[in-house]
Amino acid sequence: MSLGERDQRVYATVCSIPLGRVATYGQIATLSGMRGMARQVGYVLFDVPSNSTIPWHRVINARGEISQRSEFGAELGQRHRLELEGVQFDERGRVCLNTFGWNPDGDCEEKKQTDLWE
DNA sequence: CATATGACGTCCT
DNA sequence: GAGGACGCCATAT
Repeated sequence: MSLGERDQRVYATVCSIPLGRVATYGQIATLSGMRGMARQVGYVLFDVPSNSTIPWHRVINARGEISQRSEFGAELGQRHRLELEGVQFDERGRVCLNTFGWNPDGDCEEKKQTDLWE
């Protein structure tokens, strides 16, 4: 089984998400050179095994929620992984993208913002 | 080739 | 904010 170039790009982008940060599917799509194809990103991640070195758990949907999968309870595992990295969830089970969202360009500035805020 | 489906996103009520 | 319509496109049947 050979991996397509599209999958490689997505893997590379996902792997560049910093620890304790999350990115949306659309964001991954754009950064991988396939804007508007968020759905395809989800499809690619579907084939990634949960024990993979790829930080697939840092990818969530645009609403800051963990997308529901076919497998029951899989979302809980993803949430657990993120919490171990310091990502906080609100009472409704959502992540504040404004705080934990990954900004590839001005990640440092955004980090300063959160430091000042805390 | 026509349809259905899905780890999504945006826009409109 | 919730819910629905539509868009997008690779895969499966």
